[in-house]
Amino acid sequence: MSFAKLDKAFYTSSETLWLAKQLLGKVLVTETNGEKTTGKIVETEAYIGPADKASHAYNNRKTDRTKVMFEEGGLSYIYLCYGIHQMFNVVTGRAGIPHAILIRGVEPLEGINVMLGRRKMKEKAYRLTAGPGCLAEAMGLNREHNGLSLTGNVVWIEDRGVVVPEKNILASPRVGIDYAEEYIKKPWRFRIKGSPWTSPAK
DNA sequence: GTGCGGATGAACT
DNA sequence: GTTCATCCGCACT
Repeated sequence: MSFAKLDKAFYTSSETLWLAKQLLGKVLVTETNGEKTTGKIVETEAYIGPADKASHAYNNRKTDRTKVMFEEGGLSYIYLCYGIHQMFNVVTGRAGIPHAILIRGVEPLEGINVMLGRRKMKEKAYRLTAGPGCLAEAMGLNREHNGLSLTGNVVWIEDRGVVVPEKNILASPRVGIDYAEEYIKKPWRFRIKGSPWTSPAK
């Protein structure tokens, strides 16, 4: 049996907050170097358009790095942070409007041994994929995967029929964006309530 | 060309 | 709780 790969129509929705919640419970799949890994998305953060001061594309700032955010939804946006960590984002919305959703936490499903190897860990632990830098490394993603189509065969997201009811979604302020002034408090971080695979609270 | 700092994580005290 | 690793992107000159 095969699962439904999310298609272009899903990603091009302009309802970024709705999309960020829809992604909870969906399954992120990567197939890099012939090794397949999958993980259920348990935590996301929305970065909404040119008005969002927390976004790299605030005030329509368009550079070599951020230009992929201005593309039509359905692409990956992966960048290096602090010189060390890769961040995996999903570009959403229509062309010309820089919306993106950062995937902050997944629950490992398949290919756990591969993930352990990439993270140089011996045993399964929550820190395997809890946090944006961790999960990108575990899933084998790096800057070379920036701008890839999420409807291709390297990285994509599947709907395996998991529905997360609204009451099990926890909305809270985003993390690590203390420079974003009035946008610091926007509750645009979404988690599945009770999941131990979400990133550590700060 | 140069300098500064970051959508973090891990290892400390 | 604090510190630091580590390098690219960005805003200047």
